Amino acid sequence: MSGWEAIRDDVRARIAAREWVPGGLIPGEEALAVSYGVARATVNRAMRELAETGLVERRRKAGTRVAQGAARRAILSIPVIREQVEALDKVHSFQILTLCEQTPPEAVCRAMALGQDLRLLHIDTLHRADGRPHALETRWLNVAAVPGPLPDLMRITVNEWLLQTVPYATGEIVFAAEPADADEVLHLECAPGAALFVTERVTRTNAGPVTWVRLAHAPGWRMRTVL
Amino acid sequence: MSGWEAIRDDVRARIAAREWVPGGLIPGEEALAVSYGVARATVNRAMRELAETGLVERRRKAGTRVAQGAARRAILSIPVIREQVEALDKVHSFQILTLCEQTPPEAVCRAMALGQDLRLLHIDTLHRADGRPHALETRWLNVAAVPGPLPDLMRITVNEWLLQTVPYATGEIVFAAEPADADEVLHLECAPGAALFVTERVTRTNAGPVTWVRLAHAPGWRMRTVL
DNA sequence: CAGTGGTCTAGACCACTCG
DNA sequence: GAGTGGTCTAGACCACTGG
Repeated sequence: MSGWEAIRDDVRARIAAREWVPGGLIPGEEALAVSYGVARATVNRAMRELAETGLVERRRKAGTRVAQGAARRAILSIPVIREQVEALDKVHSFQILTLCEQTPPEAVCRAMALGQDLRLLHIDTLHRADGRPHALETRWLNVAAVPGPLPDLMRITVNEWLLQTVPYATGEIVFAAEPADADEVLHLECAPGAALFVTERVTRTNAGPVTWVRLAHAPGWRMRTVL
Repeated sequence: MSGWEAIRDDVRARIAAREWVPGGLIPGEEALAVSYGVARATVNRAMRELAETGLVERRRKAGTRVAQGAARRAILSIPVIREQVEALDKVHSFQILTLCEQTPPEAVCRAMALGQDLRLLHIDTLHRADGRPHALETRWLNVAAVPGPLPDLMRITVNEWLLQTVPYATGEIVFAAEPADADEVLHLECAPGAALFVTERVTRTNAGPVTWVRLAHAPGWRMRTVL
């Protein structure tokens, strides 16, 4: 390997070898460019990469320093459930439990930043892996913020349809552990109060809040990521 | 705003406006550079950013396409517990429960990819927020992979010391929901079997595996991130 | 094999911010 | 004010890969 990746790796190695210590100053781009025999832009590309992962901190005039025990950043990939299941070499299937227009509970209204008296599409879906319960999805969909008609919900999950239809969206995700309630006991076939891994996600576009979705995973589910 | 960020935002907006649809082809860098009146490198900078967040997919010769329902990526910031607590406007304190050299359980050996008969430093710590239990930390530390002597463990948490001492490390994190066991009931002051948000992290350097740490958060803890 | 993105260069100007 | 990183340019060559 050569080029900016080689420089990035070399700087990483020299930090790991404590040639430059946390809080310490790393030579400027110009100096590094000379010592590596490349253009400054190439050094800049390498250092920017390291700054994005949080290993170094850069400030104009102040230079580049090795980060001091700051927060490490990890990239979290949030797959569609079908892919999540298929990654385990299992067959994904799903079953719609609820499909109606309703006024959502107050907590959902607040999370979506919507008025109290709005009616949203309420969709509950049970996802299965090889026929066994995998996750229970509770979704509130703001149809007004979505262009075009709804798809055939028997053939495609709302989530995948949204990803194809609303390409750019922002939002938040919350991860938590919650005890199984009666509904979850029934559909996920677990004990009452069992510890469930839960994710809650709000998605927005500039046309307004699109959807609020809660996923309760069957006991034992683990979310894994690399640093 | 102008420059590559303006181009990035404009492309985003045109995707959101469905001028380019998921799966569809976006004009090449050369064409965009002409139409925006900038150098190709500037367009490249903008498009690379969009590719990193997963909004578009780029392949040589094939060009750039709007991503089709691919996995969304989120950046997960993993703060030190002290900062996590202080972000809630609470005072962090901690208390070491266990500190001894032991042979770790088999599961830990496997996760760290270590032989079975090694002795590691075992440290259990209870973290408090405003005096109330916040998280129970179970840690196995491979002293051989860490340079220099251990710090005064009454003054600084192992985690913060490691971040300052071992600047560059790779590893994995697992997030899960688990029922509280007897120890956790005792120290976190929760009900038996309560749903706890648990993270398990393995950290490695080129000197070998450094540490395995499990954090069991008190009931109600939620991890939040933006998309 | 030809078209696209990936990278590099040498130079320039700018923006920020520390001292 | 001056030094550092941030960005941009115009041009070039390369690497990958689809047709």
